[in-house]
Amino acid sequence: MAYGRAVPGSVQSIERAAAILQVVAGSGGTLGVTDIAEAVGLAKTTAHSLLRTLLLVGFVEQDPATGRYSLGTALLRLGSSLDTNELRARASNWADALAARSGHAVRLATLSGDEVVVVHHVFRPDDSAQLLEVGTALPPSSALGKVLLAHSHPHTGSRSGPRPPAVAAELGEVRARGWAADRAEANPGFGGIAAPVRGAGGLVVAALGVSGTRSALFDAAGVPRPLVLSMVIDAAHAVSRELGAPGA
Amino acid sequence: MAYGRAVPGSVQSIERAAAILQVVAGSGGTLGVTDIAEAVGLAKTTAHSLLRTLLLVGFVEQDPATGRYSLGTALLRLGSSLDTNELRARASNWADALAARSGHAVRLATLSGDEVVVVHHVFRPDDSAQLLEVGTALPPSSALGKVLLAHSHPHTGSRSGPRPPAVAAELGEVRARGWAADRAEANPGFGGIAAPVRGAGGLVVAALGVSGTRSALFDAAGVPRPLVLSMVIDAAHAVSRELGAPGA
DNA sequence: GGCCGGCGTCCGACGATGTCGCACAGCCCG
DNA sequence: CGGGCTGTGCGACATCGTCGGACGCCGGCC
Repeated sequence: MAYGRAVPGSVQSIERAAAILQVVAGSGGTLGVTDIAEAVGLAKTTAHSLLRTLLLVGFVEQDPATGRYSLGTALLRLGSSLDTNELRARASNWADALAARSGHAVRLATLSGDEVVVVHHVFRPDDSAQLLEVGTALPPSSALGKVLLAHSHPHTGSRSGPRPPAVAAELGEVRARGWAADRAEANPGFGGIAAPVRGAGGLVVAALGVSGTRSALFDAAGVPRPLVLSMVIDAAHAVSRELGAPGA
Repeated sequence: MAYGRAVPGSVQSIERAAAILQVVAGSGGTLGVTDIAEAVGLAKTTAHSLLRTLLLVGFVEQDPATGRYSLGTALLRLGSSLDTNELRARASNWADALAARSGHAVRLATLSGDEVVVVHHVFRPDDSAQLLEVGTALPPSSALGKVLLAHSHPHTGSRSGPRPPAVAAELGEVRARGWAADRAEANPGFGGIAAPVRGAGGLVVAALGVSGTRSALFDAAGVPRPLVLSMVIDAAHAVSRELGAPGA
């Protein structure tokens, strides 16, 4: 079927250009004009005209030796512009919902070098005075810190080489069970529970967690309250799905 | 300046759509139709018409509550599907050099779900008949497989849950020392040495390694020959630098 | 509560553009 | 050397994309 205007009122050449990009992406490598034209059902000269413009704007590249086309770096830059703001945009609804449902403050953090940095903060839904923590660095012993370090290079957070065995063991457990806890041992007053957020490639790109008093988050034995834990894991999975994480 | 046809013979609406995407990406969040129209110098209804099609093909998304636009997941998926091509392009020179210097075949692999898939293969630089392995899956016990599994979710490669303790321990060692070896125990004949390749976010996105006979890669005690090992690690680090990995 | 400004969206006229047939040069292979 | 296939350029013309005008909605202000 020729790639005509699939939807009335839509801009045909943008639909066609998008179809071409999907085909080139799906090829996993490079494709020639003739293959692309056949794949999207267009005349070869039509496909060539569209490719010429996609080449101009950097959405495709062309191997001068073979004449074949592949996806271009401008598209890569757009696709990977999922920077902190994008992460925040996708996470904010789920963070809001998590705060509302759990009654706790919610924070989203990423690694910046060796630092665990808060990139989004939803206040505890009550009238208490709170401090916005966006931009601040958290200690590695925080729940968010443990999640991010658990899914990072083993030397991250330890300038002198591998982590101490006890730390490495705990981070291994964090990886195994898919969440981390901070029972407010090192920082009396507030603890936290956090879970990993994965990106399109399946790798951990952030951590999402709640913070609250020890008694609100853990029972007397220090075990996370199951309802709060499942809310955190569910919210982190939901954000991962929005980021296109496989199997999330 | 109105966004007319910047280049004669180019498809104007594709140029305009690309400009809109750049503007939305550069905003770091969301933008309204009016802002986008002003930024690209078009009439509001023109910008709206283009955005409607970009919305249709998934290149932008619209917040139904506010009407504001952000980059869409179809575009983000295109960007991430480029990763393998980008990876191969950046790795191929170093892979060629590693093959030449080491005298061994070189392979680059990534994880695809639970599978270890070869995405680039440089033949051993001699006259022997060899088989191109791009696209094939390697066993988890291969050096490349160990590297990738070492830096993946602890359940990856094990459908029934966490990995057996011996496997988990070995993968922990792989993480700690930054390379993996396959001493041809499970697959007599050829062994391998591999190291992780990190992306811009610092996370492991691929593994680069050599394969050869056990005696060519290891001494009698099964210790990797230091020259070959350092060549592999250096080449993986060089590829990581090209991918913008921090500290590589 | 009413008014106003700005927003996103719809409609349709029409001028400009995108489409594509035709042709050509170059390359590869038998 | 010739045939087949490729990517690319040119130009006619039918179709499409552009955009002015209008409208409904919403939030802010008085």
